[in-house]
Amino acid sequence: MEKKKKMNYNKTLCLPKTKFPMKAELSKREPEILSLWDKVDIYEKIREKRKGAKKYILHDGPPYANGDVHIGTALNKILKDIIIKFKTMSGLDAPFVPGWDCHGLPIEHQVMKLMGVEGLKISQIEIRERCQEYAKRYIDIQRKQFKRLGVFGDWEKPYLTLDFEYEAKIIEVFGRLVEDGYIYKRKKPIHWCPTCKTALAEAELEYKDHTSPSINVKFKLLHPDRSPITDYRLPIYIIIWTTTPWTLLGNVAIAFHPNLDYQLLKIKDEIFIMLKELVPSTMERMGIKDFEMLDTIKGSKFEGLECQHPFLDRRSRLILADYITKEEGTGCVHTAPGHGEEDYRSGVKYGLPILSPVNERGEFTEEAGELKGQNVFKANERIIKKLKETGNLIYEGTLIHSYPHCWRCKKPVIFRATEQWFISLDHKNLRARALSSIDEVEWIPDWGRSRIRGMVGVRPDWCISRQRAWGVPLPVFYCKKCHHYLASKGSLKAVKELMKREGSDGWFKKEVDEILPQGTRCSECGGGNFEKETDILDVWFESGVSHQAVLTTREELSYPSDLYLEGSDQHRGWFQSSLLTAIGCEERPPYKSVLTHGFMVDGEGKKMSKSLGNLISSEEMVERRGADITRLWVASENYQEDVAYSDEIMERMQEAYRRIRNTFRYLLGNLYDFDLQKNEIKYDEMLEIDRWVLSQLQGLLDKVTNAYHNFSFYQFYHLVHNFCAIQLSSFYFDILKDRLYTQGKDSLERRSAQTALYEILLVLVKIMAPILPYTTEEVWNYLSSKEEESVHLSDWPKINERFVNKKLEERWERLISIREMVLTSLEKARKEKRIGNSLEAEVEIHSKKEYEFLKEYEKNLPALFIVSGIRLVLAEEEGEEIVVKVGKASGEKCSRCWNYSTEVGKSKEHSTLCPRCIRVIKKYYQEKVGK
RNA sequence: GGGCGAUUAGCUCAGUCGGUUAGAGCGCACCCCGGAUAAGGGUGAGGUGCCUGGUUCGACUCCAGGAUCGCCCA
Repeated sequence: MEKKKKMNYNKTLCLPKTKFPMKAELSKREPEILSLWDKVDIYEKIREKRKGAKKYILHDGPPYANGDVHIGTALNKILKDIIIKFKTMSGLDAPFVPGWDCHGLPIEHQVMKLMGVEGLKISQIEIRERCQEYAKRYIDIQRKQFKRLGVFGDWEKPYLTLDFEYEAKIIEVFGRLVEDGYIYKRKKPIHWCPTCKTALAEAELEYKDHTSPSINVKFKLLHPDRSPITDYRLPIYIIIWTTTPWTLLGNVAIAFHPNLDYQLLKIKDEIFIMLKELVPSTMERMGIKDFEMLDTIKGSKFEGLECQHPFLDRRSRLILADYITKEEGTGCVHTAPGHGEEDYRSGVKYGLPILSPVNERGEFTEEAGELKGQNVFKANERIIKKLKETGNLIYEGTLIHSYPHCWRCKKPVIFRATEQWFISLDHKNLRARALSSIDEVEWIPDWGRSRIRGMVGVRPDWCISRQRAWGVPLPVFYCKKCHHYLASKGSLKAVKELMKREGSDGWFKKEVDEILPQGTRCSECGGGNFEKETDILDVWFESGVSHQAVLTTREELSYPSDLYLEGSDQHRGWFQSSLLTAIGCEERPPYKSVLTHGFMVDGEGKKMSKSLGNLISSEEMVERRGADITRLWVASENYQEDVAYSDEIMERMQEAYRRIRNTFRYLLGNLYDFDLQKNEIKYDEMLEIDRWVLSQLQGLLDKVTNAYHNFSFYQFYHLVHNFCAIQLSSFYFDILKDRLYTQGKDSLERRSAQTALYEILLVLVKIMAPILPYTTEEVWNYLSSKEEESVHLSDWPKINERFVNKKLEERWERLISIREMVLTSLEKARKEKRIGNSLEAEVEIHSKKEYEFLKEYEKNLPALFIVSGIRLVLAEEEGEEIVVKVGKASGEKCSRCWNYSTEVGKSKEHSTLCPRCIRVIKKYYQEKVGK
């Protein structure tokens, strides 16, 4: 056997070359890129570049300055950032001013908890100082975490609800609402701890078992002749049940369910009324066996009647309420609007007096007459005794039930009505105006509109006062003489100025005289001495006025905003508080569009929460997978529904990310020697498949741009991922390898491919920039010539109409489907061990229908199928069918391009090469291979 | 209990006006692979369309009821 001279032709191949690493190592690389952005102040540069362009205002809803950024908060900020980056690249000036919600109970509660008993001793000012420290610490933590996620914004100058200017705006808006008559004061029951002498929020309550009296009381029906029950000449009694006898002092009504049936019972010489379904249990409890069932009456018939209070000279009205249940009691519900939430709502609805003859120590006041000074819990006994004396007690027992206790002293709490401040929803038709303005807003998804409309339609007046320390004061004074309140233009202006100078601390530090202008007088009695309101404002009011405090004050922003983007819980929260205050002071909504996202759930669709232990922090996520993978996950999920997070999902994301990253690596690796200026091939001279891919690219660009416009990022994800996997990796890139590697550095074939690859790279890196800011920036830094120093400063690509060629795409669709048949046949041959690598094969294609079509591409087909040879055979019989026959390629394998050819070995000079490779070598590489 | 949503393959998503055999990518299994190499390519197996009724010649699609999950409220 003749020994062939082995030559190494590797130097004559153009194999890919790039330093762009295959391995992402995001947790290491991302911080480097981040500090680069910091160094060049990328956010400022973007602002500078878009100066003067049309604005796009996405107003950030402030997260609460408490705790680490968890995955749900990250989701929200990432979505905002994707939109901002897209709008920016699209040519708009889209500033992003992040904000924080800094006041409020959770921080105060947390601070008090950390202080333990010490917290009981220190002053309000000291508590506030600690709260401020706490909030600021978490702002710094969260800011760092948000930045780490790749979110661009004015992080140096965010808006904080505790900024002096912001606080002054809160007072200003409050003042405008006062002036327009929206603000009023009314008694409302709240949870109150008589031991700590303080109001408690829901979060400060601990529910545990408590033993209460359980009594049934009868109320005599007055004027039975006016009632629907006229047939009986016996006294008629409404039977109620309660576990808080002391609240009977506040009783002003008894509530019936309008749609349920009430039973009339004859017991001895009296008629009792109670809910039909509850007769058996009540009779059993009272031990009454001897009773006669009479008629039943619909609850709605009782409305408007009256009965006699069992021991006071007072009438109690019969009213309707739909919260009555068939589960316990008698279905006739004792109603004391000063002592219960539902009772209060009924009280407001029916205009009932809100009685609460109880002081801050939980003792009855003068209003309670002979019970004055008695602790309410202890007074239960006296009241029961009284009921017995008047003959109105028909059952007495005890009940162990879950009852709210104070989180600090662990003692049972009471409901006590105190003066609270409200914004009237019906003054000047505020509710109606808000409702109609909802229709002017674009709600995405669409059902957001009906959701918020339903809520605004039925919500009660907005209670804006809170009995806390950590917040902005309710800027009102009281005349010491006549107790009338003072909230005049002058006084409000003075408070506003104080806020500007010293912030809300000023209110708590200064004396009244130091705040109010000299000579301020009470409008009622002319008195000149005042005291400060001790309540603070609801934090929802604070964040709700951000459109005034931020949008109208920051130079780079404007009112109204283009978009609010928050979780769907904000239909009740921020969307609503912002809308109401905006209608109050601007007469129009603060947003043109509202986009909502769902909530985080785990792989099983269960909600994520601390208690379930499936909560994950942004930091952990970034540490483990990287910000870009986190962002890709955000983009891949249809966030308008619940957003699922699980290890499997994240594994999939990592796979997808790798595919995208390798696409970039292939592109960069094959463009290392490509200079657009010198090497670009004119479109008309490019190979057909290269023109095909450019046409495909335009289609992708079109669809992706649309997906961004519709905020449908998961469509982007599928489009881009599929494009990388199908059009590129498994088809175009695979076929291209032979041409790129073997056709010669400067050949038309190679430069044509590179021209297409360059175009693909540029489009891909840009359209992925909003989603993968770090990776695209990394890629950008590998570009030989850059239009801008950062991809985030570049412009969104435009569709190049010249590249769009539908005819061509149709033809290639045919070729691709024939290719699929060929690949299937190759696989069959591989299974039969006839071939391994597809270059070891040559194929015969028998067809009648496609024969002519294929004939046009005959020369390209081996490359297209990645086989060494092709034979087209005109099939005899008619039919759609294409038959593919696979055979072993004849000839020998070319040592340079690995294609088989019968010509290999015929050249003396290059005995292991095929004719094509010899031609290439002679043309481009004579010097390299020598002789 | 009420309001607003959701439910298609292991995962993420398509599916036109109601019309044949419900699709894609990923994952998985198997195969190929000396040159995108901690890569790349191919083939294949995966579906009770949440359930039950109804309308219809025909329902993943329309209607009613229910289940489960989420947000908000009680």
